[in-house]
Amino acid sequence: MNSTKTESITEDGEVDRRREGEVDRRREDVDDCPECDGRLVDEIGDGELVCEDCGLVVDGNRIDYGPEWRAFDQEARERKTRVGAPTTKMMHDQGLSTRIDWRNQDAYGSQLSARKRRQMNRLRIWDERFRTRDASKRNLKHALGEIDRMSSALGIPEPSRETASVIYRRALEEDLLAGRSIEGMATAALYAATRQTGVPRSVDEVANVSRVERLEVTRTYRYLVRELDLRLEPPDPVEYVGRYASELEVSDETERQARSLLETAKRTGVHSGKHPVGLAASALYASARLTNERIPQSEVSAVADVSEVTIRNRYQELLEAKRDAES
DNA sequence: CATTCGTGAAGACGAAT
DNA sequence: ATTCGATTTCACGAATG
Repeated sequence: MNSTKTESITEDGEVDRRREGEVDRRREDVDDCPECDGRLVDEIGDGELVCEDCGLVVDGNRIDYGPEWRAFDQEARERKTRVGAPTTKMMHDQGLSTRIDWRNQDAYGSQLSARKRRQMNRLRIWDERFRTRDASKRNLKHALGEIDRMSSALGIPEPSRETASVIYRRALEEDLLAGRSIEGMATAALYAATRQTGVPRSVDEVANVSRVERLEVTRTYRYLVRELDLRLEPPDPVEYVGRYASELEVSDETERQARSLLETAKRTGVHSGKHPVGLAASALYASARLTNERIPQSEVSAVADVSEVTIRNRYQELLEAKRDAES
């Protein structure tokens, strides 16, 4: 256990330095019972601590609520030490189901026998397990429903939806949901999936059909990428061309020309750092102009949802890159 | 008249401290 | 948490056709 802690500390400085503090604090908690100063033991090895003297149950997941509970879980996963049903308490406030009280007293307030106390402890464990399982199920159902709804609204193909749900499930498994909205995570997962499957939608498009703000989508998305180690290339502008081309009803020749424009731009590197959607839109505009198929900037701008100014700036660059390539 | 072009100020964003 | 640099957007007026 301890050796792996040091390993992950050296790996990722900032995150794990804070975690070090967490672990230390936890150890203090372990030492003695807050009520009677008796010794706390982990009776059944699931992290739930019980005082030997008074029977007080100390929430074994307490450290999971700290800012770095994630690191804890990740490490646990790497070590494969986590077995059995998940005992995390996502949505711990949710639902009206019966909860088993933590006090070892009966309804009249008298103390329970040692035997009863053990029984109650076991019940608490199962109570917790069922509750979290139900919560996860509801959570997942809700999220998948959202993913489907948004996908339909955006005409996102089936494979991308599948990918989105896979990403969401992973997020759920790794407890990335705590403190975040289901809708936000579902939206972020969908956005990531469209990129991963090569049929990207812009953040704005996705946010438009989502129930959460754009800011939350991007924030959650970044978080998702970091925690799940998603390797996502910046979207290729070419991947937007087809969709916008058909929306603008340009000729095949214009669309082809637009793609070629983007290819030469990529070769010279003028594309990097620029908004891919803007590039795609500008390529279409420039291309239409080359084939004498005049489309107003205003129209391209409306379809792709980028400003006319950006189209102006980009399309000049694209033509320039083409000229350079030809000489 | 519609469309295009250029510009400075302002906002948004990611990266780095 | 703030700061910084690059990019995009907004608002406007001028030029072009």
